[in-house]
Amino acid sequence: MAEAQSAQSPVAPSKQVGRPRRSEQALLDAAAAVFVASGVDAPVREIAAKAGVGMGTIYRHFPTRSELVVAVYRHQVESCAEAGPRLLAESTTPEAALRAWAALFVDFLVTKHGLAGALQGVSAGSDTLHAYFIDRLVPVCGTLLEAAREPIDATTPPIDAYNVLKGIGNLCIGAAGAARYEAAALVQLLISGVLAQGAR
Amino acid sequence: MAEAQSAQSPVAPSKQVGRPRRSEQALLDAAAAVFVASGVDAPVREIAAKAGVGMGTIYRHFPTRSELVVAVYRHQVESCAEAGPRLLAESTTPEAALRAWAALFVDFLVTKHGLAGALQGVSAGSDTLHAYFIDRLVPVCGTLLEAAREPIDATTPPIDAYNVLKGIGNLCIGAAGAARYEAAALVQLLISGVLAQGAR
DNA sequence: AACATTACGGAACAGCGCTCCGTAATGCAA
DNA sequence: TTGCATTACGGAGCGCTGTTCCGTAATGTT
Repeated sequence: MAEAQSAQSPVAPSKQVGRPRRSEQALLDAAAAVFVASGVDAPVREIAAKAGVGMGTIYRHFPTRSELVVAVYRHQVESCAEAGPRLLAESTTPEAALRAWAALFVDFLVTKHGLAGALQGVSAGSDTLHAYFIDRLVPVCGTLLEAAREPIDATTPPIDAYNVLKGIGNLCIGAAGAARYEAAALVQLLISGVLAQGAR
Repeated sequence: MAEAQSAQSPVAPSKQVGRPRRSEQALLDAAAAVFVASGVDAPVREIAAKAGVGMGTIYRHFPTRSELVVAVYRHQVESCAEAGPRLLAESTTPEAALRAWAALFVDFLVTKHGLAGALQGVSAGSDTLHAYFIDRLVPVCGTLLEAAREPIDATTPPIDAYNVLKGIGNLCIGAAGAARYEAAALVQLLISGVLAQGAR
C-alpha cells in the first residue's frame, strides 16, 4: 500500500520527519572534552550531562561505546594513517620513517588517557574500536615495516605488522599515569629489535 | 592499666579468642581456582561463593582486592624472582639468562588471565599488586640486565630495569585472548633492542 | 556456666554500562 | 491552518560491579 508517494522522487527512504540530527555534533564535542578531562573511560552519564542530552540520545547515535570513541578520534587516526606514506616519501631512510611514524602514534595514544588500554580489549566491549584501529593502521605499519627491513634471510618468518602495532599500543598503556615509565623509548627499542630481526 | 597479665608472657597482643583462621587457606585455594577459571578480574562474589564464605570474610582477610591477588600468586612470583640469579649462574651467557628469565616471566603472566593488566593499574585499585611486583622483580631484572649488557658507551643513559619490566608486563596484556598476538616473540625483540642499545 | 572477644555472613550502598518506553518536537498532507 | 505520522529525545530502570557495615554465631577463658 501507499505507492502514492506523489511527485518528488520514487526513492526517498528517509522521509526525514521529526527533528533532524541536532545533537550529533554537540555530542561529539562534549565527548571529546570529557575524554581529555576524564579519560576515555569516563562515565557515559558524564558525557550525556556535559552535552546536555539524555542517555538514550547517546546510545541511539552510537550504539556501542566504542563507536563513540571511534567517531571522536576518527580524524586523528586518519591523519596518523595518512602520515605513514608521507613520512616514507620525505624521510631519508625507511627506518627513519618507521621510527618517526611510531613516535607519532605513541604521542597520539599517550596524550589520550586510556586510549591505548581501550585499543586492545582490556576495557570492556571495545570491539569496534579495536577493529577500526587494526583495519586502518596495520596496512600503514606494514608498508613502513616492509620498506624498513631488509628482505634478505628467511630462515625464520619475521614478526608481522599486526603484532608490531599491537605491541606498540600495549607499550603505551598507562604511560600517562606513571612518571618514570617511558613508553616512547621502549617503543623505539622494540623497533630496534624488530629491524635487527630482519637484518642478519 | 592492666599489667596483671598473669603468667605466660607480658606481650600477647593477640588473645586469639574466638574461631581461629579457619577459612584463610580455603579462601586462597578458592580464589586461585576462580582466577584460573574466570581470570583475576572475577567478581568477588564468585570467589566468596566458591569458597563458601561471605563477602565480609574476604575483605577482612584481604582489605583490598590486590592483596588477595598478591597472596594467591606470592609463591609463583617468589619462584620467578629466585629463578633470576639461578639462571644467571647456570646459563652460558648473561644474555641467555636474561632471555630465559623473560620467557619465564612472560609465561607466568600470560597463563594467568588478566594478571598482566592488573599488574600496572589498568584494572582499578591494583596498588598493592603493582608495588609488590615492582619491589620484588625490579632488582632481579636489574641484575640480569647489568650482566647482559656491555657497560661500555655512556653517551645516552640506557633504559632502566623498571621500564624494561613494565614493558614486558605491558606486552603481555591481552595475550591470552588474541590468537595472532605473540607476546613472547615481542618481548624477545624488545630485549634485543635493549641489549643493542647497550652495545654499539 | 557465663562472659568477652572475635570471626562470620549477607544485606545495603554507590557506581557503572546499557535498555526501554512514554513524551515531545517536527515536517508533510489535507 | 490544522492534523497526523514519524522521529528524536530524556531519564527511569535493570543488572552488574566493588566495598562497607552490622547483627549474629562460634569460641576460649574465667
